[in-house]
Amino acid sequence: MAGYDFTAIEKKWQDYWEQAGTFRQPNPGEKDFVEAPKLYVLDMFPYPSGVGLHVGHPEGYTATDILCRFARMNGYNVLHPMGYDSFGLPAEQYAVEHGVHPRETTARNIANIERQIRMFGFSYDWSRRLATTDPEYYRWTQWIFLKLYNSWFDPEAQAARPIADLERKLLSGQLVVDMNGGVVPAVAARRIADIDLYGLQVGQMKFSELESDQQRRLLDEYRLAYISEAPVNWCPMLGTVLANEEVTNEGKSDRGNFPVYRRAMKQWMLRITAYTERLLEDLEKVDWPEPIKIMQRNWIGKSVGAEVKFEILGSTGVSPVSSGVSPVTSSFKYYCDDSTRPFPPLVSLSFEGKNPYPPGEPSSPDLIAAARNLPHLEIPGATYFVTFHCAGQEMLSEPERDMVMNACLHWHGSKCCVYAATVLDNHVHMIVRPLEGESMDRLTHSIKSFTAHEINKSRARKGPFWLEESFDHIIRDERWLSDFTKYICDNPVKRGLTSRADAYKWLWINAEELLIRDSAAHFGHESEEYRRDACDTQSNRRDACGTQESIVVYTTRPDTLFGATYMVLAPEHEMVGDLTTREQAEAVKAYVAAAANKSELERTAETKEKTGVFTGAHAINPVTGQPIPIWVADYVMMGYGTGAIMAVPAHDTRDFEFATKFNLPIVQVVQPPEGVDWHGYVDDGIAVNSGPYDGLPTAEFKEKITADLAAKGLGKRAVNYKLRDWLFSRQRYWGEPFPIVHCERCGVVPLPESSLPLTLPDMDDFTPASSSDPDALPAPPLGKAGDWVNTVCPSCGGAAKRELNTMPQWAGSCWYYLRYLDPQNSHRFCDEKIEKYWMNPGGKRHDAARLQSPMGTDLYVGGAEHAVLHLLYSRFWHKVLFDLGYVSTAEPFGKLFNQGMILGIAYRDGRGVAIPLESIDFTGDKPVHKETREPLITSVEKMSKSLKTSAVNPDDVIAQYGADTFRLYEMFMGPLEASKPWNTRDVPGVHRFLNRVWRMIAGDEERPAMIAGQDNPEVERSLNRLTRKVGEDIVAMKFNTAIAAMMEFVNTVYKAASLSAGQARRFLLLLAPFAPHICEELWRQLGGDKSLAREPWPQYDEASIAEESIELPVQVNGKLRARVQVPAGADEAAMLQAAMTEPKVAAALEGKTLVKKIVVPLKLINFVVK
RNA sequence: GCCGGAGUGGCGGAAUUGGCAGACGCGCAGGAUUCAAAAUCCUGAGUUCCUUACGGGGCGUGUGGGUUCGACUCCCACCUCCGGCACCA
Repeated sequence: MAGYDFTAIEKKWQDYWEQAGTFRQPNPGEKDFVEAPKLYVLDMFPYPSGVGLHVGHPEGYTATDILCRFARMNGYNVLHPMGYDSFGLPAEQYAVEHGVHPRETTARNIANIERQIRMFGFSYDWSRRLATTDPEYYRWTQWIFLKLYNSWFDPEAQAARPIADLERKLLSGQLVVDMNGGVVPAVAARRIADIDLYGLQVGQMKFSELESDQQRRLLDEYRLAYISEAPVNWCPMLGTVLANEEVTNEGKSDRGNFPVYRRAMKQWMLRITAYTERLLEDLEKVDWPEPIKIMQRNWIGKSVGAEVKFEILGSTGVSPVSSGVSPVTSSFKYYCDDSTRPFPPLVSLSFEGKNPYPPGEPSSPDLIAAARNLPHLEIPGATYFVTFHCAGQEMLSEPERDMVMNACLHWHGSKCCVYAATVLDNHVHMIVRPLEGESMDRLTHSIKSFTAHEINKSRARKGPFWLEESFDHIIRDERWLSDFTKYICDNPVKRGLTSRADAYKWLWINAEELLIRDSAAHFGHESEEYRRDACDTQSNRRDACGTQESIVVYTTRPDTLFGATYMVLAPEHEMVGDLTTREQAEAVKAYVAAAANKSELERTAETKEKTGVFTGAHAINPVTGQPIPIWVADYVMMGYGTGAIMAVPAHDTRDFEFATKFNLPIVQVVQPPEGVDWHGYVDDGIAVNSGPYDGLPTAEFKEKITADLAAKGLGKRAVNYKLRDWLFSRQRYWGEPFPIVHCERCGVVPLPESSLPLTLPDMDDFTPASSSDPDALPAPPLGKAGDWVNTVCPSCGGAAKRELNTMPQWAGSCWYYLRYLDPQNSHRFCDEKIEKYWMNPGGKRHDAARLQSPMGTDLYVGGAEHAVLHLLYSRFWHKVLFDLGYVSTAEPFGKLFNQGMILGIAYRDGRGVAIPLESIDFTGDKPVHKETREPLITSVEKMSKSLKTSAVNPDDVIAQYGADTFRLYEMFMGPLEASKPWNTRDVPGVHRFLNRVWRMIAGDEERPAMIAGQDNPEVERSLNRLTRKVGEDIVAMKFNTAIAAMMEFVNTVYKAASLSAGQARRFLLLLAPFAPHICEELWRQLGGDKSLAREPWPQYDEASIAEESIELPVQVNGKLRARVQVPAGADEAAMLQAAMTEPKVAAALEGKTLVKKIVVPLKLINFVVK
C-alpha cells in the first residue's frame, strides 16, 4: 500500500526520543526534577519467552502509553517503566532442551522482546528497566524474604511485626505458651484456684522456662516464612512441587501437563492466611473491576458457619444397645467374658458376646477409645481414672517415660492423692483422688502444667512437651481401691506398675467396670439440678482442654443439624485409625491407602461416583441424641474446615448422592417453598423435624442454634477460608536462591542482609531430577553445586549447608513496581522519599486528582489471567512491607484495568480443518474455499500456532504497516476490556486513515496539502467538539470511540478541503498519544522545532461547540414520524409549535385525540394519541 | 454445579446510561481518475413489502413475557457463547 514512509519516520523519531531523553522521568531530589502532580502508570511486565511478543502484549502497553502521553501533555510527571519477569520454569526447560545455560537464553530472549517493544515507540523511561534475574534485583527479593522470615503476624495489631517483638513479649511474660504450643496473652487468673504452682494460669508455661532450642522452635512456628511438612502438589516429572495455582483442574501441572500427586514434604511456606481478613477488607479501598474483586473474594473463600462437637460412641467393641436423650444420660450395657482378671469384678453386669479386650498388652488407642465412651462427671470425694496424652514432638524415650511417670506419681500433697500412674505409648494414665475442697477439674490442669514443667526442665534439644486431652473417670468404690492398693503393695515394683502389661490391664478393666456401676447408680437417683451442674462442668472442661473424645465438624448450615444422619471424615483425618473397629479395619485401611495413592487427576476424575467406607464407629447427634455412623470418604477434604463433616443428605447434594448410594437415612429438616421437592433441597426454607426450632426460617435458625450450642459447650460460631498458606519453594535451578543456611547446631539460619545477594552458582548440569514414579523424592538441582552448598553458619561459624530450593516465579513479580521507583539504589530496595512521592496522590494543580488514584500506582493494566495469583501475592507482600514501615500505602495498585484477550479468527471447513487465508474467497456473503467452493465456518478462538490463520506476529504487521497503524488498530478494535478477534483484513482501514491524515497536512505527488491561510469555521466547530471528546475518552479509556471521532473529523476536513496550520497542529496534538511517530513528523513539518511530547494539551471553546439550531425528532405514540429544525434556544411552546405544524406529524394527528405531550427539551417530542 | 461477562447488519463494533438503533472502520456495490490495475477521491446500502419512479408502510438489538408515553438500555423466566472456580461442607 502506497502512502507515507512510516519506516523511516518511526525509526527517526524513536532515535530522537532516545537521544533527547524525551521520556526520562527524574525522581524527586534529582537536579532536573520539576515539581508537578505525579502519575504512575504500570504495565504488567512480560515474561521473555523464546516466542517473543504476542499481539496481546502491545494492546495493554499501547493503552497505558496513550494515557501517559496524554498526562505529560497535561503537565504531569509520568512514571512509565518496563522490565522483565525473567526467572521461571519455561526458561529453564528451554535451556535444558537446547543445552544452553538459562542465563544465556534469558539474555537472548530479553534482547529480542525489548527490540520488539521498542518498535512500538512506547514512551517508557528505559533508564528504569529491570530484570528479576539480575542479582542486583533479586538481592532485594531475598531481602524481602528475610523480612518475611524475621516477622510474625501479631493478632493484637492485626499486622506483621518483627519476630524480635514476639520474643521480647514472651520473655517479659506478656505472652505465655499454652498447652497446645500456642502463644497467648497472659491474662490475670480470676480465682486463686486457677493459678498453679508457678503463678501462671493453669495449663500455661513461661517462655523463659523453655530450653533455648525449644524457644527457637516455638518462634519458628510464628514466622511469616516457615518450613512446614504439609501435603503439597508433587510433580515427579518436573521434579518439583507446585503451588495449588499451578495445578490444572485435571490434576496436571500447568507447565507440561504432567501428573501431580499429593505428598507430605518439608517446604517453605508463606503465611498469607494471616492476612485473609485484610486482603478481603482492603479490596474496598481500591478501584478495580468488580469481577476481579469477586474472583479474589472467591479465592479467599470466606464462609461463616459453626463448629459443632459430636461425641463419639462405641469404637473398641463397646457399643450401646440403648441410648437416652443426651450423651450424658445415656445408659450402657457392656459385655465381657474376660476371665483373666486378677481380681473378681465387684459388680455384676450382664455380659454378652465376645471379649472386647483380647489377651496381650492393650494399646493406648484402645484405652482412649474406650475412655471416650464413658461419661465425665464431677462427683465430690470420688477417685478418678485419668488419661493424658503427651503432645511432644517425638515418642518419649524409655527414661523419659519413667520421668513422666515419676513426676505424676509424686504429684500430690496438699491437693490430691495419687494412687498409681503409668505411661504407655505416650499416654499417661493415673488414678487420683482430689482431697477435700479440690475439684478434679482444677486438678487435671495443675497436673498437666506441673508435669510438663518438670519434663521440659530436663529435656534437652527436643521439642516442647505438653500434656493435653484428659479423659477422667470416676472410681468410687473404696473396697476396690483397697484391693488395688494391696495389689500395688504386693507388687515387687511398688507403685510404679512397671510390669505394665498385667498391672495395666487389670487396672483398666476394673476401673471401667466400677465406673459403669457408679454412673448407673448415680443417674438412677440424681436430681435434674445435679445433672445440669454436671453438664456445665463437662463443657467447661472441654473448652479448656481441647477434646479428642469428640469430632468437631465445620458447617455453614447449623440449622440442618437435626437432619445430620451420619458423619464423614477425610481419609487423612487423624482420628480415622483410632475410631475404626476391628471388623472394619481392613476395609478402612485399604480405602485410606488408595486415597493417598491417587493422583489429583484420579481423585477428580471420580467426581461422578462417590466412594467411602464405614469405620464401624458411631457418634451421637448432639441435638437428637441419636447415634449416627461415622464414614470415611474422599469427598471430604482434610484441607478445609476440620476435615470432618456432619452429613445432611436431605439438604446437601453431595451428602444426598452418598446417602443414596450407601443406603443411609435421609431426614428432611427444611421445608422448601410450595411445589419444590425437599430431597436434595439446599436453599433456605422453614425448619421442620427440628424439635423446638420447628417453624424458624433458615437464617434465624442458624443464629439461634449457634448460640444455643455455644451455651452448652457443644459448638461455636466459626469462620473458614479456602485460602491456604503459599507454598513458596521449588526444586528448580532458575529461581532466586533462599538466603538461608541449615546448620547442624543452630538449625535454620538466615543470612545477614549485608551478605546479599546470594547469587546462583554457575552450573553446567542444572537439569532437575525427573521421574515417573510418584514416590520419587525431590532432588533440587542446586544440590549438585557442592562448593556452593557447603558453607559456614553465619551464626556459629560451623559447617552448614545452603538451602537447596529456589523461590517460585511469583517472587520477583511481587514487588517489581517498587523497584522501578528507584532501580539503581544499592542501599535500599527503594528510597523512602521517592516511594512516598510516586505511591501517594498529590501535586500542586487543582485537577491533579483527575487521573490519580487514592493510593499506590495510579493505573495498572494487564490481562485478567493474573486476577488472583500475582495480584493476591503482591498485595500480601506489600502489606507486610507496609506493616514493617517500608512502604507508605496499604495497597500497591490503586486502579486496575484488565484488557480483554485478543483472539484469532479461524476459518474451518466441514471437517473442522483450519483453512489458510490465501485459500479463502471473501467476496461473497460467506467466506468459501477458493478451490472447493465449500462454505467455511468462521470461529473465534484463542490464538495458537496451530491455527494457521490466527497467529499474528507483531514484527510482520509493523513491517507492512508501521507501529502507528498497529497501535491504532489495536485501540480501534473495540473496548479495551473486551475480548475481540484480530482480523488482519481490518488493519488497512486504520492505515488508510493515517494516510489521509498525512495527505491532509503534507499532501502528496498528486494533491497539495489542505492547509489554508485561515481557520475554517466548520472545521473549527468540529475540532472543538473533537478536543472535548478525545480528552474525555482518554480519561475513560474509551480509545476506540476517540479514534472513530478523529476519523469523523478527518472526513469533515476532507469535505471542507481546508484547515489552517493552527487547526492542523491542534489536531496533531490530539492524535499524537495514539500515533506518535506520524504526528511528530507532521508537527515538525508545520514548524515545530522540538518534540510535541510536552506541548500543552489543546483547550476547547465550549461556546463554539454549541449548534445554532438542532434537529428534533418527533414521535407519535413512540414511533418516529419526522424531524424538525428548531433554534438551539427554543422554548417548549416553540418546539411543540414546530412539531405540530410539520406536515407528516399533522397527518398522523389528524382525527385523533391528543392524550399527552411529552417534551424532552432539545432531545425529543412524543405525542400520545388515541 | 457455582460465580462472573457477553449476545446489535455479511464482519469488528457505536448509542450522551430510558429518548433518532446501526456512529466509525472492514467487506460489498456503483461512479470518478487510469490504456488497465493498484492507490486515491466521491456515492450507496439493516431487512422486508408496496411503488415504473418520487416516495411510503411493516419488521428489526439471542428467545418469551412485563414495566413505561417511549426499552439495546430497567424487571422476570429461558437459550447460547466466553472466562473463572470446582466434592470448599
